[in-house]
Amino acid sequence: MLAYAVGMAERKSDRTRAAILAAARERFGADGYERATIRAIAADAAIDPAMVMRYFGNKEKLFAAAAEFDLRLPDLRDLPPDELGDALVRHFVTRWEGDDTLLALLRSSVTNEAAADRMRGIFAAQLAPTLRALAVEEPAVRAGLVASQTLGFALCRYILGIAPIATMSHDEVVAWLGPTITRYLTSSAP
Amino acid sequence: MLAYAVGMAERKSDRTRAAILAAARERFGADGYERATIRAIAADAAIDPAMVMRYFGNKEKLFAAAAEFDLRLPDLRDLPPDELGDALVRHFVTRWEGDDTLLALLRSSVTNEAAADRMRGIFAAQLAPTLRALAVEEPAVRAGLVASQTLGFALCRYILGIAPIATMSHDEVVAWLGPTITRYLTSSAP
DNA sequence: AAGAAAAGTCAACAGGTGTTGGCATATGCT
DNA sequence: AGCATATGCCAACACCTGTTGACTTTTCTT
Repeated sequence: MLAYAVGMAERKSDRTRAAILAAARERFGADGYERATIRAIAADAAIDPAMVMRYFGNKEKLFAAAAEFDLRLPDLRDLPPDELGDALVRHFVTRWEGDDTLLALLRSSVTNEAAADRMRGIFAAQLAPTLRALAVEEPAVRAGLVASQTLGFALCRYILGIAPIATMSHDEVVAWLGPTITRYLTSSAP
Repeated sequence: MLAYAVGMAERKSDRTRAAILAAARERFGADGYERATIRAIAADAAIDPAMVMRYFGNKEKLFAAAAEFDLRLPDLRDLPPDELGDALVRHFVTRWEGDDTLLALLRSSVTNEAAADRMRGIFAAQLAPTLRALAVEEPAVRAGLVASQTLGFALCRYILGIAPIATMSHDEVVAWLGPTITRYLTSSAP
């Protein structure tokens, strides 16, 4: 196999690797870590279960690979402070609905310690630093508060399907949760 | 077996029945529905796994029996509206920490539909009517919003263990979440 | 005290799980 | 073309799960 000027040529294994990862995210997202079986993931990807092991070693490592996630937080520095919450909430909802990874992470983190670690990492290593850059006081506390409202909303909307929450429009979600997040970011500590 | 004037005599089976239920709540709370095995629950209760089946039929029915839960919402009608959130949050936190059932329910509802049903039922059949009695508009929407912040907080504090959230005092929790809940109950629809 | 009913024990079943090693096929290089 | 390597499939393993039926021991009634 050669490396061309523009990068590696696409091997066939890259495609199945990607197919496995996509199927894994879907299954972990729909069933959670323990109920998502390697056999089911392999079937979705139309390959043999043994291939999953060859490519990722074991189930833990497969999950670790499938649950890599970047919040892709936008630059919020030139926003008026009282619009921070709205912007963050809108970003979260879109991010949540465009990618299976967060759902896989949420469903798995409740019963799997490695998944919980990942989830903690996202808020500690991605959200908290962003808040620090905004000169928010006690960024870790605020990040935790944002996590509590954000994850709770996702739980009610995407997993539990609590009726009025699950059917809200994006605008309604922003109107309800935005001010909460803004307060968590801008209010002085109690 | 006789029925006495003051009620049924306590059979031995009542004690083991209670022991099984307590062990079940603990295991479901610590491990979630699928990872909590009947064998482990039986071992905790110091009995034979077959007893669990004799007493409760199957795992589903055991969970149904173990996950019965009453929020025990206090009477909030003579509280000034701007103190509603504080009172509710304080009640939730205490209720959460004094009973394994809610944790079992939360951990299980993410991957088990019956548990999710129970969770929905708690907010639809216990919280929403209470809000209706307080003359809150759109009680179902407000109940859903309260659920989102309340469950999200529990997720972060008791399951994920997100650092600053997990170590907050009750007073801090009330100070941060109280105003949010109050707004969800008293603010007019957006 | 004798017998019925309740409570508890034991071993096994059928099915599903992650994981492994051996074997076949296809791909790409020289 | 021939060969090494990458890719894939199959069958099996050891283990764990919920669940069952037959058997023994305890408890209570008569």
